[in-house]
Amino acid sequence: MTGAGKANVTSIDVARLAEVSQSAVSRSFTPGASVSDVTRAKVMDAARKLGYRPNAHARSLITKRSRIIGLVLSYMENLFYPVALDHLAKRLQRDGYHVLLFVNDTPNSDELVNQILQYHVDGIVLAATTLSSGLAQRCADAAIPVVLFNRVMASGSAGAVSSVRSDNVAGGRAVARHLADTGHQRIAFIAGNEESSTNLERERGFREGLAERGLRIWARSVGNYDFEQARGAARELFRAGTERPDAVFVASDHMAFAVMDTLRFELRLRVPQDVSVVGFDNVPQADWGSYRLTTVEQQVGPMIEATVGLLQRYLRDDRPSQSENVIVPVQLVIRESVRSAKAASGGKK
Amino acid sequence: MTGAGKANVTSIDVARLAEVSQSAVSRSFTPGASVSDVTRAKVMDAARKLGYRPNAHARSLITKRSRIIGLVLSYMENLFYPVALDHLAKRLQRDGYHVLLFVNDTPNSDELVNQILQYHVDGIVLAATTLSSGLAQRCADAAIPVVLFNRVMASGSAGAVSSVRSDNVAGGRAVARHLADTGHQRIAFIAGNEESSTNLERERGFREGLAERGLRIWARSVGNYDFEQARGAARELFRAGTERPDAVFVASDHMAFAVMDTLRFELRLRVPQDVSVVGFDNVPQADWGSYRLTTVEQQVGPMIEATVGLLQRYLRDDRPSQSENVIVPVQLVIRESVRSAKAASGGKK
DNA sequence: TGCCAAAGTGCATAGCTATGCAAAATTGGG
DNA sequence: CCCAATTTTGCATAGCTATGCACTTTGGCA
Repeated sequence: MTGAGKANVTSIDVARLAEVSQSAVSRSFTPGASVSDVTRAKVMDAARKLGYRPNAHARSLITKRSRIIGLVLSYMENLFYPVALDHLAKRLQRDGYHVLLFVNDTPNSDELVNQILQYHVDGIVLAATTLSSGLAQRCADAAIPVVLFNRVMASGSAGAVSSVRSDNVAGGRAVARHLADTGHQRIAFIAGNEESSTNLERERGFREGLAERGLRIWARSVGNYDFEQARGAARELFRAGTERPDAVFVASDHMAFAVMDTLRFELRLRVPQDVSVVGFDNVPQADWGSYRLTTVEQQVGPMIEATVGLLQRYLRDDRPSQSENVIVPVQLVIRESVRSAKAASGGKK
Repeated sequence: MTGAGKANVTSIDVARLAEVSQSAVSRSFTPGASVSDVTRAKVMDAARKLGYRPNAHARSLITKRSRIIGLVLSYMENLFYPVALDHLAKRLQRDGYHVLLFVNDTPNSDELVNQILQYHVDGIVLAATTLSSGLAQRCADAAIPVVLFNRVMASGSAGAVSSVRSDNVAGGRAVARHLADTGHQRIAFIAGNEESSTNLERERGFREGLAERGLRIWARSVGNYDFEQARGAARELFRAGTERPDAVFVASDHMAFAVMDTLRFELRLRVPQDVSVVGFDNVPQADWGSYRLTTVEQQVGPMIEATVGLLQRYLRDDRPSQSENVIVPVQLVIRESVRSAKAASGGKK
């Protein structure tokens, strides 16, 4: 007997049936508003009979809060992003927010932000995409808080854009120490996108860690966070006629899988006996039996928690406070893609 | 010099600066409206100076079109869904639509639909989730078109909900024929969620195909489309003391990877020499060197195209036409996880 | 019973844009 | 140069809800 209403039921219809004013209906649906229990009951009853739901557009028109968060993503193939998206959406739903998705094909996300602004989102999360400086300015003008997820602003910019990211430097350093301490000598690095902050930081930490142990990067190639390009990078590093690296640090798990497959099935090398491989992200697949990849874990849960925390602080204070950069700690997850110290073949002495 | 405007620039502000009426501003932003070129130029100029963007909420309040499509997803770990999501969002963006994401934790998606309806979405895509019957009714009442993606309605229901899915039956049949023709005798099946239409159809086709060749399912277990449960299912089928299957058809790639890993690294069986494995979906990982999984391809592109095609047809005719079920053809992708006919060990004679 | 504070209710309006309709401007043709 | 036809413009309103304000009701307390 429910939901027999016409297509568009309005609060006035409900008010009429419940024999109260439209205000009473509105207040009944506003948590914490001043309504008596009996009135609210009458309203809810009528609403159920008519199948009424408050119109989110009208509501946000007057509230100036859409309860929508815009999320910009670049690519889905690296499982890290779907997993993060999943966490984010669930977390926001708990607070009555929802995610409006924007996928950017083109390198410049400016046109995309124009589209986002039309929806008057309460906040923007930019993941896996770079932000033009003018765009940050425009968001600041519109007083929309922006959080960079897993990215950081290129350089000193005007707008107050915050960021949440892992401690990539520490992660890179931990990998370097681990590889050095397990007796590796010729350690290679396969970079992601060379301009991305993630790659820059991971590589910097890696170099620092190696330097601590009196080592440096033995060989280097670029995979651009792309599966196929990572295969090419592996071929390049291990081409015949040159002395081979005995370990490779790959800037993302997704590329690391490509590298392992190429090493094993194309170049006929054993991992970890002939070459050790380390990744970054700790996506679910890293734990799969075929890879058992030693990698650096990005803690998605805390990262998401920090992201919504920042957004909500912004929403509370209407004056967006200072830009804030949260760095989430990482952890080295040791599995079986790095040979252990005692098995070191070409070790010192 | 752009974007110096205050937080909320309205069409009236633009009208004032451009010295035209508010209507003129509105028409300038409405494709196909009646405005002279000179007026539109003045408006656009003023809009740029002020950083004006039409307010989507006000617009959809009067247009009764939000240009938002609600998408309901259950889990992200199976890469098929992120990939589909990516395609869908990109495709809709091209037409000026956007995706509002809903992740359903709870088994009852009813509360979720309440949330969706508040946003007055123009359409709903339900992927990887079951649909309560009352829910379909409510969507029909609200005159919101619903498309089931990769699912089909449980049984004869009231609302006109359409669906897009692969030809799961043909896919299952093709797998059966392929396994039979390559000389397998003891063929097992690992099911997904037993109530899901995908699983029912795949299994039915599989049984039919086996029957054609005078075979039937030798052993069966359930993995519920879950990685860990699929591992358990593999252990159950291959437990010691029983005669082992010589082939396993797994209802999804994602589970098939779990099965392969378990067979290889836990049970020390070789794939495909000791056991053949076939999956379903053809996610990117199926092509990776560690798996090289023979599987049935679900063509994401055509499926998405059909989905938006259905939605748009609904949006054009305001009277949602008949419910329509699109079935996209599938294709067996042969890689290296099935032993070839000549190598058949226990074949007849 | 009487009085005051507190709680509940209704009225009227704001929030921003699209659009029907009538008025004005433009165009084209003779 | 005038008139009819067409295009362009502005006015006024609708679309739906939240909320300040003033008013009414309730409840507590003496």
